[in-house]
Amino acid sequence: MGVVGPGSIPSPELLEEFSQFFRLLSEPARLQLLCHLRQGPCDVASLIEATGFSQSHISRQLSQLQRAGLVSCERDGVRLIYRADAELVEELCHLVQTRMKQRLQQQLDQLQTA
Amino acid sequence: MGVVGPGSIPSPELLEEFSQFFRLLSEPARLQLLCHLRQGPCDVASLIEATGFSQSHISRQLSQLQRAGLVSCERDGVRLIYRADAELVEELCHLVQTRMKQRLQQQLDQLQTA
DNA sequence: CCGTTGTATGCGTGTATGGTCATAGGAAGC
DNA sequence: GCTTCCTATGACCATACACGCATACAACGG
Repeated sequence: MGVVGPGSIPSPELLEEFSQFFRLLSEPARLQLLCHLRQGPCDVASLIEATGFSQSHISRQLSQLQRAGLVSCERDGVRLIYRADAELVEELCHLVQTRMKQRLQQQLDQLQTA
Repeated sequence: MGVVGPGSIPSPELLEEFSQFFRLLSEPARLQLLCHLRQGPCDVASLIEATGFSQSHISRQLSQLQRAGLVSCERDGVRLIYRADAELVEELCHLVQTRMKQRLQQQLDQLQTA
Protein backbone atom coordinates (compact mmCIF):
# COMPACT_ATOMS: atom_id res chain seq x y z
CA MET A 1 0.00 0.00 0.00
CA GLY A 2 1.74 3.13 1.06
CA VAL A 3 5.10 2.00 -0.32
CA VAL A 4 4.63 3.74 -3.60
CA GLY A 5 7.29 5.56 -5.53
CA PRO A 6 7.26 9.32 -5.83
CA GLY A 7 6.13 8.82 -9.41
CA SER A 8 2.56 8.54 -8.28
CA ILE A 9 2.46 12.23 -7.48
CA PRO A 10 0.71 14.00 -10.35
CA SER A 11 2.69 16.47 -12.37
CA PRO A 12 2.26 20.17 -11.54
CA GLU A 13 0.30 20.58 -14.74
CA LEU A 14 -2.15 17.88 -13.81
CA LEU A 15 -2.49 19.27 -10.30
CA GLU A 16 -3.24 22.61 -11.86
CA GLU A 17 -5.95 21.14 -14.06
CA PHE A 18 -7.58 19.29 -11.22
CA SER A 19 -7.56 22.35 -9.03
CA GLN A 20 -9.03 24.48 -11.80
CA PHE A 21 -11.83 22.03 -12.20
CA PHE A 22 -12.56 21.96 -8.48
CA ARG A 23 -12.39 25.73 -8.42
CA LEU A 24 -15.32 25.84 -10.80
CA LEU A 25 -17.35 23.97 -8.23
CA SER A 26 -16.05 26.05 -5.34
CA GLU A 27 -18.45 28.89 -6.05
CA PRO A 28 -22.01 28.58 -4.74
CA ALA A 29 -23.34 30.61 -7.64
CA ARG A 30 -21.97 28.18 -10.19
CA LEU A 31 -23.12 25.14 -8.27
CA GLN A 32 -26.54 26.73 -8.07
CA LEU A 33 -26.63 27.26 -11.81
CA LEU A 34 -25.59 23.66 -12.37
CA CYS A 35 -28.32 22.46 -10.04
CA HIS A 36 -30.95 24.42 -11.89
CA LEU A 37 -29.75 23.19 -15.25
CA ARG A 38 -29.72 19.66 -13.92
CA GLN A 39 -33.49 19.79 -13.84
CA GLY A 40 -33.61 20.36 -17.53
CA PRO A 41 -32.56 22.80 -20.24
CA CYS A 42 -33.25 26.38 -19.33
CA ASP A 43 -32.99 29.80 -20.87
CA VAL A 44 -30.97 32.58 -19.36
CA ALA A 45 -33.94 34.68 -18.25
CA SER A 46 -35.18 31.85 -16.07
CA LEU A 47 -31.78 31.45 -14.51
CA ILE A 48 -31.63 35.15 -13.75
CA GLU A 49 -35.03 35.03 -12.13
CA ALA A 50 -34.27 31.86 -10.21
CA THR A 51 -30.96 33.03 -8.82
CA GLY A 52 -31.36 36.78 -8.56
CA PHE A 53 -27.95 37.40 -10.06
CA SER A 54 -27.28 40.03 -12.66
CA GLN A 55 -27.35 39.09 -16.30
CA SER A 56 -23.67 39.81 -16.74
CA HIS A 57 -22.76 37.62 -13.83
CA ILE A 58 -24.84 34.72 -15.10
CA SER A 59 -23.32 35.09 -18.52
CA ARG A 60 -19.79 34.96 -17.17
CA GLN A 61 -20.39 31.97 -14.95
CA LEU A 62 -22.10 30.07 -17.74
CA SER A 63 -19.24 30.73 -20.10
CA GLN A 64 -16.79 29.38 -17.54
CA LEU A 65 -18.89 26.26 -17.09
CA GLN A 66 -19.13 25.93 -20.84
CA ARG A 67 -15.38 26.17 -21.36
CA ALA A 68 -15.02 23.31 -18.89
CA GLY A 69 -17.60 21.30 -20.78
CA LEU A 70 -20.04 21.19 -17.90
CA VAL A 71 -22.80 22.97 -19.80
CA SER A 72 -23.60 23.58 -23.43
CA CYS A 73 -26.04 25.85 -25.16
CA GLU A 74 -28.04 26.09 -28.34
CA ARG A 75 -30.01 28.94 -29.85
CA ASP A 76 -33.76 29.04 -29.80
CA GLY A 77 -34.47 32.09 -31.89
CA VAL A 78 -33.04 34.96 -29.94
CA ARG A 79 -32.52 33.12 -26.71
CA LEU A 80 -29.87 30.73 -25.60
CA ILE A 81 -30.96 27.51 -24.01
CA TYR A 82 -28.40 26.06 -21.66
CA ARG A 83 -28.18 22.45 -20.67
CA ALA A 84 -26.07 20.64 -18.09
CA ASP A 85 -23.88 18.00 -19.64
CA ALA A 86 -22.58 16.51 -16.50
CA GLU A 87 -23.87 13.69 -14.48
CA LEU A 88 -20.29 13.99 -13.30
CA VAL A 89 -21.22 16.86 -11.04
CA GLU A 90 -23.93 14.78 -9.48
CA GLU A 91 -21.53 11.97 -8.79
CA LEU A 92 -19.09 14.39 -7.22
CA CYS A 93 -21.71 15.96 -5.03
CA HIS A 94 -23.01 12.56 -4.06
CA LEU A 95 -19.56 11.50 -2.94
CA VAL A 96 -19.07 14.63 -0.92
CA GLN A 97 -22.49 14.33 0.62
CA THR A 98 -21.87 10.73 1.61
CA ARG A 99 -18.62 11.79 3.16
CA MET A 100 -20.27 14.59 5.11
CA LYS A 101 -22.89 12.23 6.47
CA GLN A 102 -20.18 9.85 7.59
CA ARG A 103 -18.34 12.58 9.42
CA LEU A 104 -21.42 13.90 11.14
CA GLN A 105 -22.34 10.38 12.19
CA GLN A 106 -18.86 9.84 13.60
CA GLN A 107 -19.10 13.05 15.58
CA LEU A 108 -22.49 12.01 16.90
CA ASP A 109 -21.10 8.66 18.00
CA GLN A 110 -18.21 10.31 19.76
CA LEU A 111 -20.52 12.63 21.65
CA GLN A 112 -22.70 9.74 22.73
CA THR A 113 -19.73 7.69 23.81
CA ALA A 114 -18.36 10.52 25.91
CA MET B 1 -38.58 18.00 -19.89
CA GLY B 2 -37.25 18.17 -16.42
CA VAL B 3 -40.55 18.08 -14.62
CA VAL B 4 -38.91 17.86 -11.26
CA GLY B 5 -39.98 19.83 -8.26
CA PRO B 6 -37.89 22.77 -7.12
CA GLY B 7 -37.25 20.76 -3.98
CA SER B 8 -34.37 19.02 -5.69
CA ILE B 9 -32.31 22.17 -5.58
CA PRO B 10 -30.06 22.04 -2.54
CA SER B 11 -30.55 24.62 0.14
CA PRO B 12 -28.19 27.60 0.14
CA GLU B 13 -26.52 26.19 3.24
CA LEU B 14 -25.82 22.88 1.54
CA LEU B 15 -24.58 24.64 -1.56
CA GLU B 16 -22.26 26.61 0.67
CA GLU B 17 -20.92 23.46 2.28
CA PHE B 18 -20.35 21.76 -1.04
CA SER B 19 -18.58 24.75 -2.42
CA GLN B 20 -16.38 25.06 0.65
CA PHE B 21 -15.36 21.47 0.27
CA PHE B 22 -14.51 21.87 -3.40
CA ARG B 23 -12.67 25.06 -2.58
CA LEU B 24 -10.29 23.03 -0.45
CA LEU B 25 -9.40 21.00 -3.51
CA SER B 26 -9.17 24.05 -5.74
CA GLU B 27 -5.69 24.92 -4.57
CA PRO B 28 -2.76 23.07 -6.16
CA ALA B 29 -0.76 23.35 -2.94
CA ARG B 30 -3.40 21.51 -0.94
CA LEU B 31 -3.90 18.88 -3.59
CA GLN B 32 -0.17 18.38 -3.63
CA LEU B 33 -0.08 17.89 0.12
CA LEU B 34 -2.90 15.40 -0.12
CA CYS B 35 -1.08 13.51 -2.83
CA HIS B 36 2.05 13.27 -0.73
CA LEU B 37 0.14 12.14 2.32
CA ARG B 38 -1.67 9.61 0.19
CA GLN B 39 1.60 7.73 -0.12
CA GLY B 40 1.73 7.26 3.58
CA PRO B 41 1.98 9.17 6.86
CA CYS B 42 4.53 11.92 6.76
CA ASP B 43 6.01 14.49 9.08
CA VAL B 44 5.91 18.18 8.39
CA ALA B 45 9.60 18.56 7.63
CA SER B 46 9.30 16.09 4.76
CA LEU B 47 6.32 17.94 3.39
CA ILE B 48 8.23 21.20 3.52
CA GLU B 49 11.15 19.65 1.70
CA ALA B 50 8.95 17.93 -0.85
CA THR B 51 6.89 20.96 -1.73
CA GLY B 52 9.24 23.86 -1.12
CA PHE B 53 6.58 25.84 0.68
CA SER B 54 7.25 27.74 3.86
CA GLN B 55 6.53 26.10 7.19
CA SER B 56 3.77 28.52 8.03
CA HIS B 57 2.07 27.93 4.74
CA ILE B 58 2.17 24.17 5.15
CA SER B 59 0.81 24.50 8.65
CA ARG B 60 -2.14 26.60 7.53
CA GLN B 61 -3.05 24.35 4.64
CA LEU B 62 -2.81 21.24 6.80
CA SER B 63 -5.05 22.77 9.44
CA GLN B 64 -7.64 23.56 6.79
CA LEU B 65 -7.50 20.00 5.52
CA GLN B 66 -7.73 18.74 9.07
CA ARG B 67 -10.81 20.82 9.86
CA ALA B 68 -12.46 19.26 6.84
CA GLY B 69 -11.48 15.81 8.04
CA LEU B 70 -9.28 15.07 5.06
CA VAL B 71 -6.14 14.61 7.12
CA SER B 72 -5.40 13.85 10.75
CA CYS B 73 -2.24 13.97 12.81
CA GLU B 74 -0.62 12.35 15.81
CA ARG B 75 2.46 13.26 17.77
CA ASP B 76 5.68 11.32 17.49
CA GLY B 77 7.78 12.92 20.18
CA VAL B 78 8.28 16.47 19.04
CA ARG B 79 7.04 16.03 15.53
CA LEU B 80 3.59 15.77 14.10
CA ILE B 81 2.88 12.95 11.73
CA TYR B 82 0.11 13.72 9.30
CA ARG B 83 -1.91 11.13 7.49
CA ALA B 84 -4.49 11.39 4.71
CA ASP B 85 -7.86 10.05 5.73
CA ALA B 86 -9.49 10.24 2.42
CA GLU B 87 -9.87 7.70 -0.22
CA LEU B 88 -12.62 10.15 -1.04
CA VAL B 89 -10.15 12.51 -2.63
CA GLU B 90 -8.88 9.71 -4.82
CA GLU B 91 -12.37 8.89 -5.97
CA LEU B 92 -13.02 12.53 -6.74
CA CYS B 93 -9.81 12.90 -8.70
CA HIS B 94 -10.47 9.66 -10.49
CA LEU B 95 -13.86 10.91 -11.61
CA VAL B 96 -12.45 14.18 -12.80
CA GLN B 97 -9.62 12.47 -14.59
CA THR B 98 -11.99 10.09 -16.33
CA ARG B 99 -14.04 13.06 -17.40
CA MET B 100 -11.02 14.90 -18.75
CA LYS B 101 -9.96 11.89 -20.77
CA GLN B 102 -13.43 11.64 -22.25
CA ARG B 103 -13.39 15.28 -23.27
CA LEU B 104 -9.96 15.10 -24.81
CA GLN B 105 -10.97 11.98 -26.71
CA GLN B 106 -14.08 13.72 -27.99
CA GLN B 107 -12.04 16.66 -29.18
CA LEU B 108 -9.61 14.31 -30.90
CA ASP B 109 -12.46 12.56 -32.66
CA GLN B 110 -13.89 15.84 -33.83
CA LEU B 111 -10.56 16.92 -35.25
CA GLN B 112 -10.14 13.65 -37.08
CA THR B 113 -13.65 13.79 -38.45
CA ALA B 114 -13.14 17.29 -39.74
C1' DC C 1 -31.97 48.86 -42.95
C1' DC C 2 -33.40 50.07 -37.99
C1' DG C 3 -35.29 49.17 -33.58
C1' DT C 4 -35.80 45.66 -30.14
C1' DT C 5 -34.39 41.97 -27.53
C1' DG C 6 -31.04 39.03 -25.56
C1' DT C 7 -26.11 38.02 -24.61
C1' DA C 8 -21.25 39.09 -24.01
C1' DT C 9 -17.52 42.18 -22.37
C1' DG C 10 -14.62 46.33 -20.53
C1' DC C 11 -14.16 48.58 -16.29
C1' DG C 12 -14.30 49.47 -11.36
C1' DT C 13 -14.71 47.91 -6.58
C1' DG C 14 -14.77 45.18 -2.61
C1' DT C 15 -13.52 41.04 -0.42
C1' DA C 16 -11.29 36.69 0.22
C1' DT C 17 -7.19 34.33 0.50
C1' DG C 18 -2.57 32.59 -1.00
C1' DG C 19 1.95 33.39 0.48
C1' DT C 20 5.85 35.29 3.55
C1' DC C 21 8.15 37.09 7.73
C1' DA C 22 8.35 37.50 12.42
C1' DT C 23 6.87 35.78 16.63
C1' DA C 24 4.32 33.34 20.04
C1' DG C 25 2.93 28.75 21.94
C1' DG C 26 4.30 24.05 23.59
C1' DA C 27 6.35 19.65 24.07
C1' DA C 28 10.80 17.21 24.96
C1' DG C 29 15.57 17.18 27.02
C1' DC C 30 19.39 19.57 30.16
C1' DG D 1 13.53 26.02 36.17
C1' DC D 2 15.90 27.19 31.07
C1' DT D 3 16.93 25.87 26.26
C1' DT D 4 15.86 23.89 21.97
C1' DC D 5 13.24 22.07 18.54
C1' DC D 6 8.85 21.99 16.07
C1' DT D 7 4.37 23.96 15.09
C1' DA D 8 0.74 27.50 15.11
C1' DT D 9 -0.68 32.26 14.62
C1' DG D 10 -0.85 37.48 14.03
C1' DA D 11 0.33 41.08 10.72
C1' DC D 12 1.04 42.14 6.25
C1' DC D 13 1.12 42.44 1.01
C1' DA D 14 -0.16 40.95 -3.59
C1' DT D 15 -3.27 38.88 -6.41
C1' DA D 16 -7.44 36.72 -7.97
C1' DC D 17 -12.02 37.00 -8.65
C1' DA D 18 -17.03 37.65 -7.62
C1' DC D 19 -20.38 40.98 -8.72
C1' DG D 20 -22.66 45.09 -10.64
C1' DC D 21 -22.98 48.97 -14.04
C1' DA D 22 -22.67 50.54 -18.40
C1' DT D 23 -22.12 49.40 -23.02
C1' DA D 24 -21.00 46.98 -27.18
C1' DC D 25 -22.25 43.13 -30.01
C1' DA D 26 -25.37 39.64 -32.33
C1' DA D 27 -29.81 38.00 -33.99
C1' DC D 28 -34.46 38.37 -35.10
C1' DG D 29 -38.88 41.17 -36.62
C1' DG D 30 -40.87 45.43 -38.67
